[in-house]
Amino acid sequence: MTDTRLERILGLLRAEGGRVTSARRALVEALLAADAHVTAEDLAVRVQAVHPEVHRSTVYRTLDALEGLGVVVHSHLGHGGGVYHLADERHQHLVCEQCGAVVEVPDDVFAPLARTVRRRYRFTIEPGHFALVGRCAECS
Amino acid sequence: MTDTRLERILGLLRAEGGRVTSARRALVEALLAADAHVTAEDLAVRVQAVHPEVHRSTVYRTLDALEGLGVVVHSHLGHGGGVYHLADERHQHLVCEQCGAVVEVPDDVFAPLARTVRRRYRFTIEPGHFALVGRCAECS
DNA sequence: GCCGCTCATGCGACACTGTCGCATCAAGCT
DNA sequence: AGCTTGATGCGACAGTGTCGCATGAGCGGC
Repeated sequence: MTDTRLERILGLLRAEGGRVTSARRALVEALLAADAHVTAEDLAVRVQAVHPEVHRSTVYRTLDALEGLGVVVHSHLGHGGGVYHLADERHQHLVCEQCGAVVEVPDDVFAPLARTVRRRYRFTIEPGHFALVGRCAECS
Repeated sequence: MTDTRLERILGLLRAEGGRVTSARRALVEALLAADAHVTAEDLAVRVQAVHPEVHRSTVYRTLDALEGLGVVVHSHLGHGGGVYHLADERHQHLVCEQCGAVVEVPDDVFAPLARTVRRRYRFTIEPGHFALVGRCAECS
């Protein structure tokens, strides 16, 4: 199950003229194993648990490559540090500025806003990159 | 005009037990003179043009103080670097991921979204901190 | 199964943004 | 004018991400 996802992603890399190395395989495995919202440094640690020789910069470069393929997406939940997740789990983020809780919200909640903005400003929102800040149920 | 705004802000600082120094005065002047969306480093340069001895860290600390007073607000338009603007020019930002153009949008465009999110997720959006990414009219 | 081309890697150095501790200074109250 | 206390300048540091370079390894072709 996860294996086929793994192979599909690695196949995508190969199909684009990229190469599948042990570092990349380990990184994708870490991505699949992790729940959403892992930082690059986080992933580096997980990968290094298995392959200690893998360098930070390799993680960043591989994540870039995967993002170029549309396999992963990164977003910013707060100050400093982006977080990565697989692109097929696309969603928006609400972050509580008080307790830091992250609420995931399906894209379609933003559809009306997207329509309004497109109509009024001829601007096409590509949501998901930045979180919306606010207060969660407990903190407000 | 701008002078009264300057004095009002400096007065606020004093009223909260803060002190009005030449560095602070210069920083607020720079803020008032600048059009919106200046970075901290940007402000540092502008201030140092008049008072070269003012240190980077003073700029950050003063901006923090002003933000605590509700005088300024900072937001993130993209990767790296926040931008500051006066709080009375509150608005949302749409940033074109292609050309970097920034479109300012009044808060009330977000009101329906805020209602939906509050109703469905009991989450109160405090918008403005992060920009919405997308494509502007020219680039789409 | 080997070769060679080219991409990926490890490494260190660097850039950028922001924070902190500390000794010193000066704003503003009295 | 003096004193208290907040602000400053300075340098060091942390976190995040990028880059150049020499080396190593994947994979397509034979």
